[in-house]
Amino acid sequence: MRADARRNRDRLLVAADAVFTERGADASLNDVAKQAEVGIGTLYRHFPTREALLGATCDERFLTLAKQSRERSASLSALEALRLFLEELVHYAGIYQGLAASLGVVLRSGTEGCHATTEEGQRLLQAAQHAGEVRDDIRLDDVVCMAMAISLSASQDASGPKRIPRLTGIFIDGLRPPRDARGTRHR
Amino acid sequence: MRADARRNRDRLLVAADAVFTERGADASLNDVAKQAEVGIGTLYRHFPTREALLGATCDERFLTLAKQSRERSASLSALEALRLFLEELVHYAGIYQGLAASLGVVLRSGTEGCHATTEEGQRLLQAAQHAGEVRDDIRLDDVVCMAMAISLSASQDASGPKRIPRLTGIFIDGLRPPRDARGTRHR
DNA sequence: CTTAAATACGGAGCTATGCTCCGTTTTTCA
DNA sequence: TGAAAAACGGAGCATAGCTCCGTATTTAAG
Repeated sequence: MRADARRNRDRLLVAADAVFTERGADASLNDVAKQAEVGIGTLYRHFPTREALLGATCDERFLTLAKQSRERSASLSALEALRLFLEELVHYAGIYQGLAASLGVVLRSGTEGCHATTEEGQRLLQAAQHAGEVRDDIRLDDVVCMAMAISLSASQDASGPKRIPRLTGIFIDGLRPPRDARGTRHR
Repeated sequence: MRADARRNRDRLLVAADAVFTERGADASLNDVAKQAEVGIGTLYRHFPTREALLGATCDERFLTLAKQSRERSASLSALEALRLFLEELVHYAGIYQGLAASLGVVLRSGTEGCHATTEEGQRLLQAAQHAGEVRDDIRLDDVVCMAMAISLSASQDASGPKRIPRLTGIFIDGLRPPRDARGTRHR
């Protein structure tokens, strides 16, 4: 990769993060290019779609998420580790206003961090299921869907952020095996 | 209301439903006006925002949802009634591609049907809480966000639609009071 | 049947954004 | 050092949102 290309890519990521933080994930990409002091053509050459740019700006963060989760999970119950993972996922889904709605797509954008986070989630889920703490029919998509719901809910009003831990707990609780020997509802 | 105004309003609603059905909730409003054979100014005079138009086109449907829910809930447990309500809400969030993302705003658009659906949701939630089948700290907003998340998640991959009933069940299950009240497993 | 006020209509036009395309510039390396 | 390869920049076209105001239609009073 040519030196100027690398430099511009980095500038774009910094600018994109700033602009998305200030104006949300739907902000104008022209503004991003302007803030990076780069032509709009350069932006599109590096990041063909908005999701690609979003995925790239979140890449480091998702790498961190995965790494920290891996480190702490050794000393926690499988369910508690999954709960913390979900809570962090909700947190990252709220980094940019409007990011939550496309969390699923972004996580599939293929960057290293997104991949690491997906892997880690898969690992935690399977561990919890193996320990009998989560029902066998739950899939990672379901957990991601929960993160979306919680993040959306939290972004609706001012008191939202405070409710995140509580909502997270509630949903995780819903993943546990049926309390009656014979399942109560959904099979 | 002047006769021509009423006529144009009706034409707009018919056209909007057709266009949104074909091209999703983000379709061009110019197209809607064109299909209704009405000036774009007329569209905006009747419906100042996209959400207002969406709310109006969904009005009848939401009226139906509320009515049917009211009718059947008498013969169901409070939790089961709430579960069916959520499942229907997810269904209606999917009638136009992309509607789910603004479901919360649309429900607050003030039309009769949106109001009726909101009321019905509130009623079901309170009933379930009064019966001790749902935690007291859950709000209708949380349920609406679940619908949004489930619908969004379902529309993001091919296997989505099949997962709707299961996801609905999982989320509703999470709303039940903690089992800690009667002997828990851990934590 | 006027006729004037009230109401509604229409669409030109301005702004904003997405995205492409290609002439110019910078970098690389033999 | 010089030419090929790579990257840059931003003009420019397409599309959409939304406003504004001159014109047309409806209503109802006389």
